Amino acid sequence: MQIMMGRSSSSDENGLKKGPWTPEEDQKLVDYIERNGHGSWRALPSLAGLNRCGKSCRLRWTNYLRPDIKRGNFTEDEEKLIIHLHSHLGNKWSSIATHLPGRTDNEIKNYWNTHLKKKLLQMGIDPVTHQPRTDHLDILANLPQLLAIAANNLGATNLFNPSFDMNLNALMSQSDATQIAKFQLLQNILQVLSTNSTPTNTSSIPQNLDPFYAVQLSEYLRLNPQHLQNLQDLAMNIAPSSAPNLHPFGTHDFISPSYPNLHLDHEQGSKVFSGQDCRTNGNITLGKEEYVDFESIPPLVPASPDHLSHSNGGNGQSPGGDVNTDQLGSVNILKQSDHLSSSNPTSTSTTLDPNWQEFMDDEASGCYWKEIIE
DNA sequence: AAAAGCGACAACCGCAACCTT
DNA sequence: TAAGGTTGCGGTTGTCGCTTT
Repeated sequence: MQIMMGRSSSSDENGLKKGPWTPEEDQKLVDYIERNGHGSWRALPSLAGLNRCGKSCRLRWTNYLRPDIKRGNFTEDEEKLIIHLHSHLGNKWSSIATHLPGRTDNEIKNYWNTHLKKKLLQMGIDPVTHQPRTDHLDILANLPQLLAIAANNLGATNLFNPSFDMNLNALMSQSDATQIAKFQLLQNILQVLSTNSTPTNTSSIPQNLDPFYAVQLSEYLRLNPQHLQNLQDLAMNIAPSSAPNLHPFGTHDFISPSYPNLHLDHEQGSKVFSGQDCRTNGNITLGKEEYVDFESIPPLVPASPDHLSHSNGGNGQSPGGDVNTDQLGSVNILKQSDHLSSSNPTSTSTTLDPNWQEFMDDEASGCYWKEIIE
C-alpha cells in the first residue's frame, strides 16, 4: 500500500511538475531506466517523457524506485548499527547508508530524526555528541547520592518495578521536583539500558542488558568494564531481582550479527573494526589497555548549543520535535504531590555505596565520570 | 463528531564537491 | 587553471493520517 505523502502537486516557473509522483510517472521512469540506464539525469526527463527536472527523477529513483530498496520497518539490528555508525560518522547519512544494504540515506535520516534521536534523548544522551547531555551532567554527577537516597528511602523498592513511580511519592516531602525528575531520568536510563523496548514501558523489563546498549553506555559515559561492573553491582544492591546483566565489551568490539564484516573506513573519520567479535560470554575480560582508545576517535561533530531545536528549521516546526516533554518522562510524577513522607532526601546524609566509592576512586584519570563527580 | 495536535516521511532546496572542457 | 555543468548530500518543508482533546 503506497501512501502518497509529501507536497501537493504543483509546477515550478519552468512548468516542470513538482510534488508527489504518480504511479504513471513512476512507471515511465522505471521503464526508461531499465531499458537505458539513467545516463545523464538532466537529459533523462525529456527522453523518458517526464515533465520533471532531472534532480527530481534522480531522487525518486534512488530513494524509492530502485529495485534493491528494502522497504519496511528497520530491524533492531539495523537500528543499533545506525546508532553506532552515527556515533562515529555523525550526520554522514550517505556513508551510514553504505553499511545498510537496501536502505537509503534519506530513509535513515528520517528514521534518525523521528525515532533514534528521541531514544537517545530519553537516555539522557546528546544525539549529536553521543555523550551525556550537558544539561544532565548534574544529574549524572549526583548519581551516587541519588542511588544512595533511593536505597535508604525506598528500601526494597525495585527500580524497575512499575510501582516505582508511586513510591517516588515518598520523596516529595523535600518539595524538590527536580530531585524527583532526576530519579525519573535515572530510571529511564537504566530501563533503556536493560530493554530493547520503549524505555517508558515498565511492564516488560528483561533480565539481561542488551550487549549493544552496554557498549553504548560504556562509550557514552566513558566507563571501563570495571566501572560498568560496579554499576551492575550497585543495581544489584538496590534491585537484586531485576538488575540488568551488563555485558561490557570495548566499543571496537561491536560487530553486528547481521553485518559481521562491517569495516568502517578510516578516511571517513571512523574506526576500523577488526572484523572479529571479541565478546566473551558477557564476562569482563578486557584489560584496561584493551579498552576504548578514545584518542583514536576523530573529533565528533560538536554539539550544537541549540541541538534540541536544531531540526526545527525556520518556522520552529520539527519532525519528531518536542523532545523536551519526553526527556524525563516524569510529568506524571510531578503531579502526584498529595502523599508525602516526612523524610527529606536533600538533607539526608548519604553514605556512598562501596561500589561507588571504588568507582570514584578508580585511578582512571581520564574517566569522564571522575571529572564530573569531582 | 469535530477540531487540534502530533508524528511520519516523501520530496524540495541550496550548497558543495566533482567532472568536463 | 578557470569556468560551467552535473551530481550528491544534508537540512528543511509540506502534507497526510493517526491520536488526543
